[in-house]
Amino acid sequence: MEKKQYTGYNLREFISTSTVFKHLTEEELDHLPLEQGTDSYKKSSLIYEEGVRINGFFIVCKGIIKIFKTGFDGKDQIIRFAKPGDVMGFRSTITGELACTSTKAIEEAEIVYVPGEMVKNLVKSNGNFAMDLLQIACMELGEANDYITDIAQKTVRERLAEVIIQLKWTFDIDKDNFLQISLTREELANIVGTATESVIRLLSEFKQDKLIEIHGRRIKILEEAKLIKMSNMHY
Amino acid sequence: MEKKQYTGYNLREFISTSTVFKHLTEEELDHLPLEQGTDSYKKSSLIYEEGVRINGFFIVCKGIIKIFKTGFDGKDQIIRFAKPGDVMGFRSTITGELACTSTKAIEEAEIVYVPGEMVKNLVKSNGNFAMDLLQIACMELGEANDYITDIAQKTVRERLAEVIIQLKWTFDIDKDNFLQISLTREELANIVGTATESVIRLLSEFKQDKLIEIHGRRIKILEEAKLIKMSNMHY
DNA sequence: CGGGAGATTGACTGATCTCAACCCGGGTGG
DNA sequence: CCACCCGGGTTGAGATCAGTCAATCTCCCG
Repeated sequence: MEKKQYTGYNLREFISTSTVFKHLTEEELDHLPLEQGTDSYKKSSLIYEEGVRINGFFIVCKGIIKIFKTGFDGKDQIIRFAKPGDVMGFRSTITGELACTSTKAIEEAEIVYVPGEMVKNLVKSNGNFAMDLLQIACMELGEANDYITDIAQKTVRERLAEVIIQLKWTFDIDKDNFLQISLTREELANIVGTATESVIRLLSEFKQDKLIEIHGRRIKILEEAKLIKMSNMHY
Repeated sequence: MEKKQYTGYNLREFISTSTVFKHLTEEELDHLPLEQGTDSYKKSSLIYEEGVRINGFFIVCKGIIKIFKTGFDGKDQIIRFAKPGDVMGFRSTITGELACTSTKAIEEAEIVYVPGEMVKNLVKSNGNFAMDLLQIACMELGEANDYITDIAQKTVRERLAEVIIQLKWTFDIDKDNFLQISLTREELANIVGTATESVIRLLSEFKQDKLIEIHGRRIKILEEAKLIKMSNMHY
């Protein structure tokens, strides 16, 4: 039996400082269904799938989740990752549409579900909460726009370099300078939007050029500046 | 001198039924800066450019605007179009960041500007307005996600077919069954995310196959079902 | 009539994808 | 204990979609 990291006071503490719920009053926090703690998901388990009705927020408390769409030919496109503090499923909750993405834990995860009705009431009654949600949506929108332009205009090499850099910025590196996040070659390909083989070839090319070091799935960035240059990023 | 289509009562009427502002009270409507009417923009004129601070909503009252990002090599990627009733610039207004897209009128346009402070106050004071804004953001987000997957996974042919269909759905057709929206080959390429020459070749291929008819920039859809099939769309 | 923007076509190139073979390590069942 | 299997990872060869370059054409406008 796995001991849950977030229960009772800890969980409330975590939620009340999260980006989404940071502006709730004590009373509003009381109404969130936090008593029974988080739901646990094993590595590789699906949280929800494209096309289902979700009608609620999924707040990630622990772990990393990949959010992806499955294309016509069955190939996945990873849209983004959710990490502790992030919300999933708010698009469908707000619009009332079916989920347009699937979500799968790539590490063991702990998640709290907050019913859509509760969220919608909060939007109407708590202006600061509404504003926070809007900010989150707008951030994602800006990132999505960048993503579109990148995929449409950049080469696979440029995009892979950019993805590696962004993984570092998002998930940071461990004490040995390896990216904290561990992905299969196929998952990398599904972010970049290319074939697995292409990722493999480019990674070993980057290794040849001493830009990165690779040990299995672990990637260490040796030449961040060169990778950034190669990626033709704005920042 | 051009006579403005939207002034005084007409403009107020238009705004009060728009998707964004449909839930404002009479009093809230009174505060919007509608007295001086709309701003006019000639065809091809820039409304605002990527990187500037906009800090306010631009409500399109007339015309069609293309919203695009300019990539590293100077090539534009069209993200979406705004038509009467649509808002532009709300992402930057909400997040406080600089504009991440440029906007240019592809037809003569009439636009109302609403200061960001006013909008932010409305978000906090009017829950229904906040909800409407969230819906708009979430809709765009869903479309952006589809776009990412399409560009990453589909061939140029599939995407062009899809774009033609979506232009029909968004802008409708005139009495002769031609798409209402008129775009240059380059603009089509900038939506699809490909080279102008590729669009030209594929369009004439579609014409060969009797899927469409072309007269200059005007496109008539002859075989909608076949185009949809070719595009591998979900709907 | 000259100029310029957009559209078209052809030829060539090359980045990426696909297909196929093979490797490697871990787990499992006999 | 060992043979086998399976999911990932690698590598090579060949096919091809789509981008680039360059020449030409067609309007439209001043």
